[in-house]
Amino acid sequence: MPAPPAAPLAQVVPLTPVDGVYTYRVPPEMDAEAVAGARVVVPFGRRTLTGVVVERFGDDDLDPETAPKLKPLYDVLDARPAVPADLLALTKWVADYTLCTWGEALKAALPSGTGVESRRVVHGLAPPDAWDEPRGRKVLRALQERNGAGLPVAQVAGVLGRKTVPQNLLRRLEAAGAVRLDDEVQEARARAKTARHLRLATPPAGGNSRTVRGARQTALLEHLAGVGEGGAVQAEAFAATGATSSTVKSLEARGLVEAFDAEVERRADGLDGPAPEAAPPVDLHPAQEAATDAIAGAIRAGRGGTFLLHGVTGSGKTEVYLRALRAALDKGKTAIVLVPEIALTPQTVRRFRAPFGDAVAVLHSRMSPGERLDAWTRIRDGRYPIVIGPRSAVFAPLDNLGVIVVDEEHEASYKQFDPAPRYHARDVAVMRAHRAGAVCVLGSATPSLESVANANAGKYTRLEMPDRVPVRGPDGTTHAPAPLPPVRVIDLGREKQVRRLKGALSHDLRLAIEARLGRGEQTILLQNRRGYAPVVTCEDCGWTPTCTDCAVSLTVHRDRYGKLSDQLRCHYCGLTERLQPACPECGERDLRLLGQGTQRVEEEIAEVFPEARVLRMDLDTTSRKGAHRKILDRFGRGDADILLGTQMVAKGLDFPRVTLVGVVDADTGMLLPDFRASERTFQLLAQVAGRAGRHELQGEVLLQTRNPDHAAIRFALAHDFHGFAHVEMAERLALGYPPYGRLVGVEVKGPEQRSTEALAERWGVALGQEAQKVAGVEVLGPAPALVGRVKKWWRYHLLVKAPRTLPPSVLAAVVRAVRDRVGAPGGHRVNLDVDPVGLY
DNA sequence: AGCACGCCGACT
DNA sequence: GTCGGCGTGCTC
Repeated sequence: MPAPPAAPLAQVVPLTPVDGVYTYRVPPEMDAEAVAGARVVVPFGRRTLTGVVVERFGDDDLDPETAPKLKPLYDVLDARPAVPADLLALTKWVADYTLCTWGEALKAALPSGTGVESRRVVHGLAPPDAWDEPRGRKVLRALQERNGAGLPVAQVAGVLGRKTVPQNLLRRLEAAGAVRLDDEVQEARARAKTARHLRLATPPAGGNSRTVRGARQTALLEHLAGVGEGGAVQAEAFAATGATSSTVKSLEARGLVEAFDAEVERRADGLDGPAPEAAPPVDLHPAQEAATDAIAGAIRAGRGGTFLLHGVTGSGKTEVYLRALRAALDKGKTAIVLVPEIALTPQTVRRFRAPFGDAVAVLHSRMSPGERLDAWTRIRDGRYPIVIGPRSAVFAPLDNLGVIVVDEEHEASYKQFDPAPRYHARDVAVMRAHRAGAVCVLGSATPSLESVANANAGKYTRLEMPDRVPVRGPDGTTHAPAPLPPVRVIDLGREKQVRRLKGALSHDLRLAIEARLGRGEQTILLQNRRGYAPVVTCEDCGWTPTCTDCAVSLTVHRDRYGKLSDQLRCHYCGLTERLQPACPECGERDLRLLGQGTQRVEEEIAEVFPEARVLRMDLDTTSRKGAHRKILDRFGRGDADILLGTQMVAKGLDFPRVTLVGVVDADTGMLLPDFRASERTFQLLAQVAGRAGRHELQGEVLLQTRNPDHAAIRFALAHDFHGFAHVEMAERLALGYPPYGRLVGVEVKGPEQRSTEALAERWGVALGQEAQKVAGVEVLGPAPALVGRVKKWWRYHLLVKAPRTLPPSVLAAVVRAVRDRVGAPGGHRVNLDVDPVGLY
């Protein structure tokens, strides 16, 4: 009999949007495993679900109120805690900061699809005609059609075409024995995978390897001798040696080889595979040297700190990251590298795997749940000291963290919106590093104004790399880089008057492209709008097609069959319909297509330069798995002259023969009613401009705009980040926007306009009342969202604004008070977004 | 977020 | 009277 546990109780946080920590009894046999950080299966109300143990304690200080309600843990899912202690604390911080539950934050830190959940399910036991009431027959018929598979209770409402579950009817059916109600437990979808392995028998029983006959048997034995006790996956051993199952059978019979099942790691193809060969070390440029010294010095000294690494495109930030990782590894510490999802390309991964090889684990969204689980488990077990991935990788279960790198820290994709937690991975990275005594490196050519402000305030150490560094060509020789490319503005307004511009490409841009075609150089064209034309309108009556479910006009998409098969698509809900050749209102056949999408620019290029080979890269051409990579590979091989696409062509690409970058319409997004519109435009222009002339060939950038005097354009022209930041900061200060103010966005949604608007009003009033209690807090709105209706749901926005000096917890308390008081009654939804990044 | 309960008006 | 909608409260 084992001694009863000293701490027989466990505090558990269920992985749901339910607030609070719940106490369970720990059965003695689970005592050793149900430690803080372990995932456990618990009964919760009528359901069974997965939670995380956050604390163990004894029953001496149990309050008598909860004591009688205690239930036991059903199961422990982890032999080793899934959530290390520092991540327990970090997720709690994330929950408090972003106004979600601890359970939601923990869920973000765990691989998806590995928990257990239950739901109420009805099983039919009697045929429909055994019941004489129509509604009961209908339910029984539906159950019969499912062949005993069972129907979730929540779906019974739908079967009868009503909104609520007919509890009464179900109870009567159950009492009569016509149905059975069950709590059906859904096991984890993703599990560890095992495969048959082979190894040499120890000690070799019976036979003796000298008696072995045949090349295959000998080859297999040699192979297995080389892999040691861990054995080899049978299928791989067969492939390597030509052995077959009969080879194994005869060796097994003689006791020379034994087979066993063991876990294998599923690996994502493309981004993974064997490590590339390490490139010889490069000499650091003085600015890189200084940055490396500062960062690596802090890592070696173990003193932590956040660094803002501001380096122009091509200044060699990645090399600095690699040195930082090296410093961490040399100290026996681990590291995380965050990259924007779109930049997580094979090219990027190769860069990190070259020097560190098999020490690098990659996490990314295109991995299957199984692959992700395998990578995650091995990271937790200490197999990989370096993790590279998108925002969720900030929660990678690494111990002993030395450094977190956030590449392109200004990228909006670091902010998660749905589902909660609405966290910013950069901010979580800074906090996680800080708590771990680790170093955080925020790198960008165009840092966010938030980070600039933190550097100005002395919270971050600023490191500047203002020059491009020498590059190594494919042949191994290094050469001086071209300077940052000159940027030229083409005023489309003037162009229209003077040269009667018809399409999307101005005379000068055409000339520039033509010159590249003539010299065999490459061009990148940015048109940040997909489809053919954003709007259609009837020449005669002004009719414009709009989405039935969303408050937006439909975009025209044209496929390779041309105009006759034109489609209308909603970019918010995906609705697709045929564009009819005549106006449905007045019958006019002259429909005008307004504006330019990537498809239309592609068509124009084909007309003007029929010989040019064009690759289009946008959401529509990259939705298939691997398509993104294929396009970039082709362009990189020189199999195309022009890469045309949306913002995805602006990020982190490095092609030596690109000497021209053209921005077809720099104004896209610039005039949106969002205080960050100008910052985003400047960042996009600076990033895309950085794609030109990165190697020895001098590059050139052409920006087409109707607003040549706009600050984003003017400073992008001069590659002047500091100038832009200065002007934009003044603007933010005047308006009290970040980084000089704190914001919480409130999004009120509902299926019906009046009630949604009314609820938004109630939130406005309640927020106003709460805001009065705290100096400096202001409420803006409610106002209809920019897109006032999406997928049939109406949307209203409010914005709570507070001075930077107000502690985030105080502002959070204001909003939380209103959530408790007003909430989201009657089928509405209210989303709270702390530090919003999107449109408000 | 589920899930169940209990209160209301609208029909047979 | 029941049924269906909806608001409310609870989950160790």
